Amino acid sequence: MGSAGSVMSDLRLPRYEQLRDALRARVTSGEWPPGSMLPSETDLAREYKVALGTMRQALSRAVEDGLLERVHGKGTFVRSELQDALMFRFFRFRDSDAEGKVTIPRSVIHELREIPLEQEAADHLNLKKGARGIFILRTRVLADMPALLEKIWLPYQAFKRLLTNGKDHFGDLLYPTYHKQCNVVITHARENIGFGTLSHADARLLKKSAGSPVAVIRRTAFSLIGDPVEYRISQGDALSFHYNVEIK
Amino acid sequence: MGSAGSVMSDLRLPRYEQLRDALRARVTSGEWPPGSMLPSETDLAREYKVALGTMRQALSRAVEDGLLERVHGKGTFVRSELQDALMFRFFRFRDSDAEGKVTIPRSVIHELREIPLEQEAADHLNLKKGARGIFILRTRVLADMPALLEKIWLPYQAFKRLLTNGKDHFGDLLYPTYHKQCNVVITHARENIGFGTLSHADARLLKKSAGSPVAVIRRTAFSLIGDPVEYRISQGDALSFHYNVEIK
DNA sequence: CAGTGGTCTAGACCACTCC
DNA sequence: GAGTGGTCTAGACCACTGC
Repeated sequence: MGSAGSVMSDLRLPRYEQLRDALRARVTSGEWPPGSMLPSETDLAREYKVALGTMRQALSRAVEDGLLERVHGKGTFVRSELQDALMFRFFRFRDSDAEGKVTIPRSVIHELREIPLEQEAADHLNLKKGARGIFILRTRVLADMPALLEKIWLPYQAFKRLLTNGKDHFGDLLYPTYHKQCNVVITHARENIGFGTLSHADARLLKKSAGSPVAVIRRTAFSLIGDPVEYRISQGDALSFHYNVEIK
Repeated sequence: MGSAGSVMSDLRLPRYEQLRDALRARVTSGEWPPGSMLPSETDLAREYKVALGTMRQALSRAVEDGLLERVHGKGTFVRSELQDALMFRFFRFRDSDAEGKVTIPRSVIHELREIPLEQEAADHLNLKKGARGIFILRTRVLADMPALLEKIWLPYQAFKRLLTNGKDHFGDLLYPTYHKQCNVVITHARENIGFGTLSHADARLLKKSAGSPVAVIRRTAFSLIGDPVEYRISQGDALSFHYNVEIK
């Protein structure tokens, strides 16, 4: 088809960078939906009229970006979305990790409404203060105990269907919900970890006392295109929190 | 010289993996000390009798491992050691970050002695409980205020010179000290972040009150060969702590 | 078995750094 | 200009997956 060379990105970039952009464009356009298989590397190389090695380098970069996955002998696939169940990996709660079973915590939504974005959320979403946004307040419940409190801000335009559909159309995981209802796929995120104490209002929702120490995770999540599309502040018991990192 | 193919690693591995091991061996042997420049990739390829592309892939892996650094137009270099001043990046203190100047905190050593390793430290150092170890207790001081409390465990054998030389031979940074006195180069580390409260003894050293909330960083540091050679628990004011991560 | 990605070769030419 | 790493080519052959 005419997809090869249709929209060429910056020609000063190395060929494999341009190819990587082209691949990303075809994923974001919906031509290759998440989970689907791409043509073989030889076919792609032929289509774009480059050597196999060059296409392989482009594919490798796309894998590093988190856009694609390659499986020897099977093929190259578009990565499915980021799991927000991942957040729970950071907390050690009595119930879950017993035998390595991944119990998905239940999600209880307390608020879902349109609001004008305050400064902090607007900054992280690349919008102006006061721009239309959607606010979600939810707790994540494990063994009938609220374990995590999450405040979430979204840009109005891309997510307005969440409001029209309402609370009942939410699953326990938000990212699949974004995908199904709003066609937004989250691929990566940036997190900031800090420490704080619970406000009175927040404490009530977590069934703890005000001033209790909590770990505070501020997350900005990005779509396939690289736009910030979600800002989230999560709070959970500080003593249950742990986080692992490799540094070099 | 006879270094090409001298000690061949597992022949079932791809050639570039074997090459990567060979390069690492030559770095750890001291043939190429930290900061020094390697022969050009063409020379290396010729020496090992492989194609340029194969050697390049080996070099790329070694860069990913954190062993080497490559600079376009200049050459390939052995990475210098990890900076343990890095720990301070996680804490926002009034004094330092004002204009992006990196003030190295002063190190005050309170204890330096041989001890039998307790379970936790022994586990992280791949040694048996009760094995001979060295214990260091120090605070790191910024603008005359103790900001960080660090407990450090080391295996006795590799680090015994620290004991004979004594406290006075320590610099403000430990990793250069390990390098100079014990010929141990730290290249990477694994960290676990959590929160806790100060014990009475620890509180006194940090000039805070017992029970104050602190961020607790447990770090295992590895030598060039990949052996764990240091286990460290650092504690600092929880409210000053912040940490950034990219996730995919 | 056919089809996929993974490894490897032996070249050419470009871009950067430093003298 | 000499020397370095970075990009790209056009092939060959190997290793894994699934029918």
